[in-house]
Amino acid sequence: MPRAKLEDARARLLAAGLSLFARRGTERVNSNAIARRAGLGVGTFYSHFDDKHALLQELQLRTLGGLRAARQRAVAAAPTGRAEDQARAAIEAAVEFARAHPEAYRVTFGRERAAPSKHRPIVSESTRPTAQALARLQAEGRLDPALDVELAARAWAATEVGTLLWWLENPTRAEPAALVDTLLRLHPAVCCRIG
Amino acid sequence: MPRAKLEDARARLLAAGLSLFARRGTERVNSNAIARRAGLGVGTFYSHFDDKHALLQELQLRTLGGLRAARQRAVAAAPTGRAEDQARAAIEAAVEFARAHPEAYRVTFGRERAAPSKHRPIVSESTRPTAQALARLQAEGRLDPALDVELAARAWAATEVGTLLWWLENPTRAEPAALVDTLLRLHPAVCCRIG
Amino acid sequence: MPRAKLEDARARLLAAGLSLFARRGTERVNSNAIARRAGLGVGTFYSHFDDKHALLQELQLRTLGGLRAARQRAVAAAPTGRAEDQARAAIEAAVEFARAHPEAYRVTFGRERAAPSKHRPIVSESTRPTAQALARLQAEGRLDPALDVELAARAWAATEVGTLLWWLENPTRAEPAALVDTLLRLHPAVCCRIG
Amino acid sequence: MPRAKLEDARARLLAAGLSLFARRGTERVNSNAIARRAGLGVGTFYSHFDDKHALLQELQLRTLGGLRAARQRAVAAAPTGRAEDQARAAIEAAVEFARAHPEAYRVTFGRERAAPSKHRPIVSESTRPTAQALARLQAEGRLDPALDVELAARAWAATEVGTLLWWLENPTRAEPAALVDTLLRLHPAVCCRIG
DNA sequence: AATGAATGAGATTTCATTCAT
DNA sequence: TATGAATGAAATCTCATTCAT
Repeated sequence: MPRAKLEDARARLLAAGLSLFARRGTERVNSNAIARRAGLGVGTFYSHFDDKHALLQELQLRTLGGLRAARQRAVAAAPTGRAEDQARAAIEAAVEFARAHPEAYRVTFGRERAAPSKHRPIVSESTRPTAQALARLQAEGRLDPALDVELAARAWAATEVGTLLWWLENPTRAEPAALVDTLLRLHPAVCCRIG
Repeated sequence: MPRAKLEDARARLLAAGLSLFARRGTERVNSNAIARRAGLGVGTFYSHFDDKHALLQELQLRTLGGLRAARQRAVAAAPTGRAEDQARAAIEAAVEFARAHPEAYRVTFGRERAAPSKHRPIVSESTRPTAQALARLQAEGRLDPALDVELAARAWAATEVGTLLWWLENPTRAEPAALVDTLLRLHPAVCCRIG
Repeated sequence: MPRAKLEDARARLLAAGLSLFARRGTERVNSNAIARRAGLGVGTFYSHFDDKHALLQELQLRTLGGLRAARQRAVAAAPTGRAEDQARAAIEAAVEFARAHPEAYRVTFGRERAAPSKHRPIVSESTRPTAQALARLQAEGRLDPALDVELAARAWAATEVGTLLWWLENPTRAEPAALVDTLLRLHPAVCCRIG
Repeated sequence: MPRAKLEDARARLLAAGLSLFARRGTERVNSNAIARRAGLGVGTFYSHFDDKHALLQELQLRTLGGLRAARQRAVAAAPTGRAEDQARAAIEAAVEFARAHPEAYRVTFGRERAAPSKHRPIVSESTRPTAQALARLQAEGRLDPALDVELAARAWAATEVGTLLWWLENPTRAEPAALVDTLLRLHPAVCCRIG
């Protein structure tokens, strides 16, 4: 059996899972339904994934990876190294990513997540880069020194994700550009800067 | 059966549910386990709640109500009517509430939520009051007029909840007072004010 | 629900399991079939037994217990304390037990046993009593001192069980009395005695 | 494909099956696992054996054949034609065979056997030769005439097999020579002889 | 109202077997 | 022949819900 066919089955399962998870919610989907929608047999599901949560996890890890990469590309291409420009670039990348992959974004970050199966922890974005950037600003005396940067980074992650999830449910509520503007104002690197 | 006993059964079920939901996550708990832990028969569960999600929803509604009441009391008792003082009071109330009722807070706002059963939507805190307060500030020319206040209110809700959930997982990460300070700096009414 | 009903369900499941295990062999029976034959729902099976092997194990433990009790009664009622009389009594009890409960005997000792499920070891009769009796005879100088009594006891257990299983497959091969006579001649306490 | 390669595949499958059956028990092994461990494709398994039970059966038939041959050689080489010497030779051969091929012995005679699949009966050693030898002794007036020789032969088979299986699990329990001595004392031709 | 044994639909998971390459 | 991805029937097991007491 050619490699292409094999990869195809896996990809079909991932796509079917994404679509069903996004549509029905993570708990109202079963492995049989995923396989059927992928046009494959039940057993095929289990030769590619240990269980439903493994597929979900892969979906989430891929999404996280894609978002991180998009963000890094955007930040690297930012017009200047100024914190505000970098923050704007990162936010624009996230907004664009959510717009382009709404199902993946919802399935990965949505409020209704998979119960953490005993052996498969919830997947989360790292807040490390944001914390480090904030710490740098603080060291340069450009950010409120009273701010707990790790906490602020964590808070920012919640801000961005929570806002984008809401936006995806009400996409007409705001234009992407306005969304970016408002979010930027709330970014710790912007709203807590000094001088 | 005296009224006291009746209420007692309901209260026991709620307490048992809270404890189990918090411990095992919302999806790994079943109605039989809740009844058993409450020291009651399975059937009794169903004479008090339609199903597991009804109990969970009641738990969440109570928590939401308690938090809202605590916040309103705190805001009413704020030293001044200044936006910053009010925001601080609201944040202090939330931190204190989360500290005092960690299980209820996690079960109500936690990332791992019940799948929205067909007939029982996810319960959420209203962002209306925050939006109105921000709008008032804007009208008074004290807040960045470019801010989309509804969006900012929604973002703030995510910020506060996300940060408190993270804190509850390891309360030694920050002192409540420091938590309040940092959160306050990120509150739209504070970080986006003018002048 | 009265206790009688509950015990009844358990007893029905055990009887159904015994009958099916004996008829089809331990591995060609599933929990659904046992429940159905017991006239009960699938779920009922699992509220009484962890799994199919737990039922089988209980069947085997009961059989072992019944056989041991019968043997002890018979030995206690033996006409004299002479080794030969005791051995005869024990053999008679075993033959009678196998004749009276052929299904249970086959299911408990049969060659086609349940694979030892990871957590449920194969159940075996203890060879301790036989070994002790042989040791006593040896100490009294009435048994070949070169005999390894533990080994001989183990060998005897295999002899008795193997012979009875073969007999049960076609009981016309021998009269119970002849069976007892022949087995007795092969019992270590009889065939290895001195003087 | 050269003949050597072909035979090689079959031999690899048999070796893999033996190892897995011995390790995990007959029911916890599947054809795919055997093929994988043999370093061959699943399909290859089915071009050599009808199914898992066919492989197991071949393993058992080979073992039975090997044991019978070893026994016949040993008996033929016995120092004298005396029943005791012949019995000793046969026992020595069996002990040596079990010691040399513990996995094959366990898989062939072990208590945990494959369920007899509908079309593949359990394989067993023939008790014919022993029965005939005992009958001869009886005819010569050298063996207890009350002994049912067929039954005794069957009993002896169980004795030998049961003891050796136990010994394989506790090989330090007895030296081969002591094992032979004890078993010999329990052999019907020895323990039931007259004069 | 309270009880808890019983239920069975449905989810999960395994594995012998097939078949296109 | 050899391969191994794919298959789906069948087994295992869970749990929300009912109902006789």
